Amino acid sequence: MADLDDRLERYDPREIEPRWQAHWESLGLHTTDLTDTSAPRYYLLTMWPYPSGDLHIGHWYVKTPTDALARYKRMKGFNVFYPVGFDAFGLPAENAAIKRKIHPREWTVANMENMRRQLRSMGASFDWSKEVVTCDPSYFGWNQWIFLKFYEKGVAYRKQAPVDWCPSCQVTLAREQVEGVDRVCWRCSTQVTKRDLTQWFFKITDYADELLSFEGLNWPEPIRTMQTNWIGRSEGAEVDFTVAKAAHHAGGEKLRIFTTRTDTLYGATFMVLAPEHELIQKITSPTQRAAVDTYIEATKRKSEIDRLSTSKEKSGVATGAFAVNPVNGEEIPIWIADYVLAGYGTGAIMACPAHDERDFEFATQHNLPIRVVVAPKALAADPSALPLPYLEKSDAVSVNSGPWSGQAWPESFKTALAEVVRLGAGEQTTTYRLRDWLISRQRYWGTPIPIIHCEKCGPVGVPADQLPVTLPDDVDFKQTGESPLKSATAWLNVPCPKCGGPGQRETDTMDTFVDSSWYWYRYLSPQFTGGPVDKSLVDAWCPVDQYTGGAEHAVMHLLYSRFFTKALRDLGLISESEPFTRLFNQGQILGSDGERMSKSRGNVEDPDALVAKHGADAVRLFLMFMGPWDQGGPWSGSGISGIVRFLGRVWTLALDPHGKEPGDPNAGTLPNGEDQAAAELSIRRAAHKAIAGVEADIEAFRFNTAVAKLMEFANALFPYRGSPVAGGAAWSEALDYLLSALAPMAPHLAEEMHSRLQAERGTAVSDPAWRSIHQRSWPVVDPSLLTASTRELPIQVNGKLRDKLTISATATEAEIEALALASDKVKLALEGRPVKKVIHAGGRLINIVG
RNA sequence: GGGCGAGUGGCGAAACGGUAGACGCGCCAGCCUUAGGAGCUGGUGUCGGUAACGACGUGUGAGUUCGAGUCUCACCUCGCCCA
Repeated sequence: MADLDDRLERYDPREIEPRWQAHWESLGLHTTDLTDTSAPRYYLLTMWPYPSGDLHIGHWYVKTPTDALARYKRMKGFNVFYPVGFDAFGLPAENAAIKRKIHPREWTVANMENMRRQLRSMGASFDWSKEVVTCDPSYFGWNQWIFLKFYEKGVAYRKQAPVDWCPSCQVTLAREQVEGVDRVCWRCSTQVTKRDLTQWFFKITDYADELLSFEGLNWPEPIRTMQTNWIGRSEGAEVDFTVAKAAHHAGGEKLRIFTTRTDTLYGATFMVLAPEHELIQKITSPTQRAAVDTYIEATKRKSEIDRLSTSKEKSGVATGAFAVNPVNGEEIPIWIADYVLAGYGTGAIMACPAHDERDFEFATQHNLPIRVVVAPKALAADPSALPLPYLEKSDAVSVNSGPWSGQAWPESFKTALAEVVRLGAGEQTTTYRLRDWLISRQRYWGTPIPIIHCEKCGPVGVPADQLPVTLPDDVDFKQTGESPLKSATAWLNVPCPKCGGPGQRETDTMDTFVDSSWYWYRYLSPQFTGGPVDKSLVDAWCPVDQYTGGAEHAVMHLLYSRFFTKALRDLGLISESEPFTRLFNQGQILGSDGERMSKSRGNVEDPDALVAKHGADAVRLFLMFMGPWDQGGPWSGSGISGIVRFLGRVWTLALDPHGKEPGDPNAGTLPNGEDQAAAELSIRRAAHKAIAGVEADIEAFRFNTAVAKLMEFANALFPYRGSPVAGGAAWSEALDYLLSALAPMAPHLAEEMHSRLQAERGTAVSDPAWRSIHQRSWPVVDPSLLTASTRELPIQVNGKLRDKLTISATATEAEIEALALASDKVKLALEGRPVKKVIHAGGRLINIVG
C-alpha cells in the first residue's frame, strides 16, 4: 500500500492546532453560562500565574492535567467553570522597573499579553471572558473596600511590633513568609532581620480554632498537618508564682508564667525571666545588681536568632531573689537568661530541668538542682536511673507530685490544673503559634492601603465613594526601605476625610497574598460594581469543587484563603465557610539538573520551542505521561518521541484504516487466528476496557496511566488495520471511543480526526449540524464487554508460580482445582508431597500448598 | 532532633496482599527504503542455556501470611515541612 506517490498526509500539529484554537474561540466553546442550571455545576480552579514574562514548562505541568479534567468533566455532562487571570501585583515588576526604567504596569501588561498567547497555545480551555487581573483598579479597589470593612470590624488593625524585614526585597514580611531555621525570605532566600515598625495586620488569630477544622474538606493530609502545626494550638495554663520576701525586698509580686506541663509543677527548681522583664530591677538583690545590669546590657546586643540558638551555651545570672511555687510553697531562685524572650508568652518561665531540654541544659551549666517528677511506669518506684531530660508523656506517670502522684498524662495535667485553679493561682489558657497576618509592604506595585493619617483623628479610612485609591505614576522607584509612594507628593497630601485638616495617605501597599485570597469569587463577576462579589453567583457556584496547585502555599495562600472566606462570611458577603472543597497538590517539575527551574540557573525549559517542534498535544500528553502528577521530578525531554509516535498512530488509524504495513509480515490478515466475529469482539472489548480504565484514572488524577491505557488501546487496534474488519462497525466504534477519550488530553488532534470523520459522513465544519468533539458526551461503557469468556489463571505451588491455565470464565473452583492438580508442572513442583491446602484468591490465582 | 513522603530494569515508570516491571524511552534484530535521526514487525530485569526451562530479583535486616514491592518492627539513603 504505502506507495510513495500515495503517501499518507503527514500529521502536522503546527497547522492543526492554531486553526482549532481560533475556531473554538470563535464558537465561544469554553465560555461558561454561569446562570445555566440545566446541568450540574463544576467549578474547577487552578492557581493563577504571576506574569513573570514567560510561561515555562512548570506552568504547563501544572495546568495541562487540570485542563484535561475540565474537558473531561464537560464531556461527562457538567457545566464547567474554568477561569483564569493574573496575580499581577508584586515585586518583580517593580524590580524590573528599577532596572529597566519602565513603569511596572508597562512591564506587567506586556508579560500578560505574552502569557495569554502562550496559554492559548496550550489549547487550554479557559473561560477568558471572566479574566481577573489584580493590578486593575476594578479588582484592587475591592481589596480596599474589603480592607475598610475589616477595619470597621477590627479584623484589620495597626500596631507597633518587632517585625520581620527582608533586607534584599526591602519589605516587611508576614511570619508565614519567613522560612526555615535560617529564617529566610520566602521569595529571595535572604536572611531576614527584625525591625520595630508600625504596621497593618489582619486578625487571622481570631479564626485560629475554626481554621483547625477541616470537616467536609477533601484536602491532602500533609497540607492539613502543616496548617494544623502552623496554627499550633496548645492547651496550657497560666500560673502565678509569687516573689518571696527577702532582706532586700518585701516581695509579694506575681510572676505569671505559661506552661503546657502543669503536671511538672513539683519539678520546678528555679525560674527564669527574660532580661527585659519589668520586675527585674525591683527584685534584684544588691549583691547581684552589677552582674544583672551587665547581663542585660550584653543581651541588648544579641539577635533573637542567637538567643534561641540551641547549640550555644545558655548564659544567665541569678537575681538573688526567690519565688514561691504556688502548689507546694517551695522557694526557688529567680534567674534571668536570654533564652527566654520578652515577646513570647509572659516573658517568664518556670524551669523544670528534668523534663525540658533547654531548662536541663541551663541547670547543668549553672549547677541548679534537677528533680524528677515524671517517670516511665517501670521506673516510677525508683527513677534515679532515668536518663534526663525525660520528655515523654505517654506510658509515664507523675512521681513526687503531691495530689497527682501516680497519675498518667493527661489526667496528671488536669489534676494539676484544677489544683492551681483551686488555689487561685492561675487558670487554663490556650495559646497559638499562629500570629496575626502582617500585610503592610513598603512597595509601590500593590494595592494602596486606603487610609489617610490625620494628626488630629489618627488613621481614617478613605470613604467608600472615593475608592479605588489608585496608584500615582510620578514616583521615584529607588530603593530606600520606604514605599516609593512617599515620593508622590501630589498624591500623598490630602485632607482628612473626617475633619478636613491636613492628612497624609498611608504609603504602604498590601501584601499581594491579599489579592489572591478571594480572587475565585471575583471570577464569577469580574465587572460587578455592586460589591466585591455577586452573592447569588457565589451561592450557586461556590465553594470551588476542585482546586489544583502547589503545596508550597500550604501555610500562606491556602491558609489566608480559608481565613478570608470565613471573614467575608462574617461580613455577610458570602455564605460558605470554606473556599475549596477538594484540593490536589501536583508535584514540582525541576530542571534536568534536579534543581528548581530558574532563569539564573539556566535550567529553564521553554515550552514554545517544544510546541514548535512537536505540537501542543504532544507536550500536553508527555507532561501527563511522565509520572504521577503529585510527584513532579526532573525534566527530561528524551521520551517525547514516544508520544509523537503514538499521536502519529492515532492519525494513521483514523485516516488510513485500510493501509497495510510493509514491515508487518501479517499485514492484511486478522491477528491471532481470529475469525471476523472474534476480531470484532476483541476490538470492542479493547475499546470498552480502555474507556473504563481512562475514566477511572482521570477521576483519580492518575493521568500517566490514563495516557498509557490509550496507548495500549491504540496498540491493540493497530494490528486490525488493513484487515477485513477495518472500517467496520466495531472498528468505527473503537475509533470513536479512542478519539473521545483522547479529546481531553490531546484536544486538537482529537478534534481534527473527529471533524474529518464527520466530513466523510457528510458533515463539514461549516455545516450547522457539525459538533465539536468537545461538545460530545463521554463514551458509554458496556460492562458486559469488560470480562472475557476465557482467561489465564496462574497456578502457584507454595507461593511460587509454576504454571498457567486457560480457563473458562464460568469455571467453578472445583473444576479449576482439578485442572491445576492435573498439571505436570504442579506435580513436579510438589515432588510427591500430599496437597495440604488449596487457596483460591478470588478467581485471580490459585495457590496449592503441599 | 521531631513529623511526613519516597527508594522497583540502563532511564521515566506500572502493579485491589495474589503472574513484579503494564505503558514509554533507549538498545538489538528484521521489514520497507536511493537514503533514514521516518514508518512498521519482533525482542529486551540479571545469571545459566541454541531452546524449552531453571535460579535469582522491588534500599538493608527481621517478622506476619498459603502468598509481601505492598502490612509490622528496626536500620540506611534521599526529599519536603517544622524546631
